[in-house]
Amino acid sequence: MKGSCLSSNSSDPATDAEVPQPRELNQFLTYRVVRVHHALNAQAVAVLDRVAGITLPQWRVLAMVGSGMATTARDIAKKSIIDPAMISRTVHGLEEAGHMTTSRPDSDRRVLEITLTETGREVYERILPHMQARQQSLLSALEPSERDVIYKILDKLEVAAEQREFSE
Amino acid sequence: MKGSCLSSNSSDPATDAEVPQPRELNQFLTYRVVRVHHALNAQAVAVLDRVAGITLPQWRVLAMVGSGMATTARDIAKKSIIDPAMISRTVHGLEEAGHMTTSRPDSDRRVLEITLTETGREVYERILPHMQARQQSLLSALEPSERDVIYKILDKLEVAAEQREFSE
DNA sequence: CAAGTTTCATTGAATTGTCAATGATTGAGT
DNA sequence: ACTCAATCATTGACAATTCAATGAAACTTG
Repeated sequence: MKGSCLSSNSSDPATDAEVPQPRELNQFLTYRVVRVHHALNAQAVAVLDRVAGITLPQWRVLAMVGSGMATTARDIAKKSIIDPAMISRTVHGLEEAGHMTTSRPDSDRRVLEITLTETGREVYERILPHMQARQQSLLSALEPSERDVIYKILDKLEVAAEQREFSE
Repeated sequence: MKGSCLSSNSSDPATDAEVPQPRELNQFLTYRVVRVHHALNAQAVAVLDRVAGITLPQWRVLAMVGSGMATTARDIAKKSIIDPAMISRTVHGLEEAGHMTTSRPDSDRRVLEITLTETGREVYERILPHMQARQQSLLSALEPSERDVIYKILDKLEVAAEQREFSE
């Protein structure tokens, strides 16, 4: 139903010989990325809601701390692309939910150190296997050769997206 | 600078032998897609602002109409993933900006028919080559073999993202 | 130490994205 | 024609995202 309708409707086969421009939305790489991002987000939201009644931003923050990849708000901001404003609000939400506690370490009173509570870790560890299974599910939808190349492609696209001007 | 820092910090090297799980954020496919989406969005916003002082949602709607892919609000909703609410508000914004006019056709008074004004088409045709050049720029960052496979991969990921449960 | 700069978290504000509810219109079936 | 369901756009409400401004703390340099 969501399937792939690859219809090559070349309306004027003469004029676009020089630069083959997409005449269909599906051919726009950026639009395709938007759609995949859209679908992946919806999937994550559905899983998180079903498994733990947690939001996606909350999971992102919880995962950073639960996995040990970050122990402070500063860390989360540096190692992910979550906006500091979102981090601040989400951490407070998770704190009110009883999933984490915060403190200002004496070594540097500016930084917000984050510690998971018992239930916070419990929630993290309940969600984690689902997300790992999801990752497996997504990867297993690809051919082995595709799995090898997808990360490289995403890397290159991310670098190319830094470009702001395009000489013809 | 944006590069890939591969630090293998395996805290407990014994317990995760069974399922090789990513211990680094970069290894999460979904996070990578989020980052690429993030970068592409920023790029589009920058180009649109510089070239035409238009917002991304506005360009999305304008492009649907300007390219002839849609002539009504209903069309835009059906052929893209833009929410009807966003379409409605964006169309009104573009109307106030003098880029399009709307009407209710007698054949069906529910649908909102959209027509570009002179300046609306002008703006569309001024932006279009930049976006086409951008698409070329992004694609040319990939190897030919990668160009061949990226659409297939995105297709499969989008389909796989419909899955809501994962049997272990 | 004192002044200026940087870092960090927070807050406010504006935009974007999403969902539910509404109202108007159309279509289908009786 | 009448009723009921479906379609379409709009609106309101809310979450998520982004950016600018603020203030506190730490750092730097004279």
